Amino acid sequence: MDLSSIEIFLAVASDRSVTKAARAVGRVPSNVTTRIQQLEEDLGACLFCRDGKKMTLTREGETFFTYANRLMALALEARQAVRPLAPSGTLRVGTMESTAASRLPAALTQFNQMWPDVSLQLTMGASRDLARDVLADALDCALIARPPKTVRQDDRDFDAELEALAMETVFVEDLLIVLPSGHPAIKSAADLRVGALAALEPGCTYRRIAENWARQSSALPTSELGSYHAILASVATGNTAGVMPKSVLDLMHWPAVLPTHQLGPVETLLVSRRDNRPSAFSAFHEVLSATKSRDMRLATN
Amino acid sequence: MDLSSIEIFLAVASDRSVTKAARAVGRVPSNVTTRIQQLEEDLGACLFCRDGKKMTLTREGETFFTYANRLMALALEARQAVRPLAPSGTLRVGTMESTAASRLPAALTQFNQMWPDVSLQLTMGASRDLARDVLADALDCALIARPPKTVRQDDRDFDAELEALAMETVFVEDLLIVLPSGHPAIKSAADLRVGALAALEPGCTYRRIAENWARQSSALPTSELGSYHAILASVATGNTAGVMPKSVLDLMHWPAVLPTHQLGPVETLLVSRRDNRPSAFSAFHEVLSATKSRDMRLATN
DNA sequence: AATGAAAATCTCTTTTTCAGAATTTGGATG
DNA sequence: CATCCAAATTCTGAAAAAGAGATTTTCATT
Repeated sequence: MDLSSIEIFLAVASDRSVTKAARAVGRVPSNVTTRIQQLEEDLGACLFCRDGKKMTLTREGETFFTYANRLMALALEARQAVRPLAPSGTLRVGTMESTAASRLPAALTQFNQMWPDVSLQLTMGASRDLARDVLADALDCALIARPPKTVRQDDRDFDAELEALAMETVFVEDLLIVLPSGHPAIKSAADLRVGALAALEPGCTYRRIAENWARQSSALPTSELGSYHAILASVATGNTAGVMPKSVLDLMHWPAVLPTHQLGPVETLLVSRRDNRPSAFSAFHEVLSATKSRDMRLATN
Repeated sequence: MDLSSIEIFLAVASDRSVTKAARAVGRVPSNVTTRIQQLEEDLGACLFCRDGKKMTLTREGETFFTYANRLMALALEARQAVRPLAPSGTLRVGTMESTAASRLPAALTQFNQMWPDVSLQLTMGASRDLARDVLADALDCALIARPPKTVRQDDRDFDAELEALAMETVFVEDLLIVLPSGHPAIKSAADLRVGALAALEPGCTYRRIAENWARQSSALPTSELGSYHAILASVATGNTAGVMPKSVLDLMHWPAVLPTHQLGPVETLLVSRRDNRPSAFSAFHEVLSATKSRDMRLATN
């Protein structure tokens, strides 16, 4: 039983899918399958019901799930407890809207409990701008979307800036096109029956990915909105298709279930300058990593 | 940070020596060194002070030590919690005197807390007899000393019986010759200034090892006693040399410190029949393994 | 029945772990 | 102060494990 198996187990348990879990933990599905089998072998118990293609927890799996969460929480706490110089002062964190909405609440709560003496300064912005701010030392670190090759080719400056930064994947998002309710399923942008794409600022990586995808087969204008709530409201009018990660859509429990189209997985990176990282940064980094695939409600060891 | 590193860390921390820890966890010292270095690297903190050849915990090491214990305890608890069929009924355990005295108290306490419904039936005896009882299904399992080659050659039946059993190393003992206080240090049995060796029954592996060692250079009679307390008392008379593992000597806080001679490490095996193992057996096995290198006083996660 | 997606299996490559030898270090002893 | 001894570390090659990718199987959906 090793902690990385437990992380994998938690991912499978919460996604109920080895494919998704594999993406979440940055591994290949065959590997996830194997690790789960090893874990079951080691514990001498069957953790998942494989009925059909769903992976649901067995009774024993449920039991182990709570222990797995406690183990991860305890490991994180141990890690933080041995930090030789206790973090303090201010940590300036930049983040995308989407991450702030979906992922940060749990992580920030945890971080505040552990390091009440660190004051976190949160700045919202587009990936493009956040990266520049980190490089200019206006931020200590930032959570941005990794731009795919197509975007990096369009914007060589951005690419160069990223090269100069230290980065690590902390989350993986499913980027979606959200369609008005009743809109037929689409294969490509050509099938869209809307007048515009609703997205955030121009520097937003998600927006760029969506625009790249859209201009392959249609010439759709982008209507710029200030928040994901605004985007969803705009979609509800029936005339636009929204761009947002699945995790954001999930937490906005919208009355009706909207048809969506997947644009594929996009990694969320934690970027920072290579040198001169404040002690609070590594603490923050660890908390984010631990939050990756874990249910924070169970975090009180 | 993986659980096997933590086990290694605990062994080094409690032995304050990588050589001893390596023996305790059944690995080679270079490996232990490497794993500790990896752990320190991973945590970004120095866990041990290497002043001279002592490995003492740093402040961070002390902190981590308590977390390491809690993590191991929690992992054990998780393991037990997912057992598909809860152990119950009676488990007949055979054990050597020495193991009963030094190692079992902690393990049995833990086991009782976890499985109050299992009634443990403890039988004391010599390794030779215990092995035979397990084979004859008079016991479910037994803790015996692994006889070295020399002993196995003397007793082919014993050897054959062991072959037929499933076995796993659970502890490693330092077998000692305990000399009367004031006795000069010895290199071999020829240096002994006593009239006899004090040991337990003839079937006792420790006794056989000592007798084999003694007859290489002298013709010492063995005086047979009923308990380790009796042996120590006999040593105190000045006329005998006692045979016992270091762990037993350590817990008998004798007023004076007695000179000792090391006969080398001897493994304690948990043996059982290969088939038909009751569900309580694996639970017991797990508890013993977890107890191996851990301080049970900290076991309440 | 055909299709498609997801999990499992298999195979090969890469990485990590481990053992054993060689080296270094520090303490003890003459 | 030199010598010896034991313990830790470093180094190197072999063995084991993890991981990726291709292939197969399985099961929902049409």
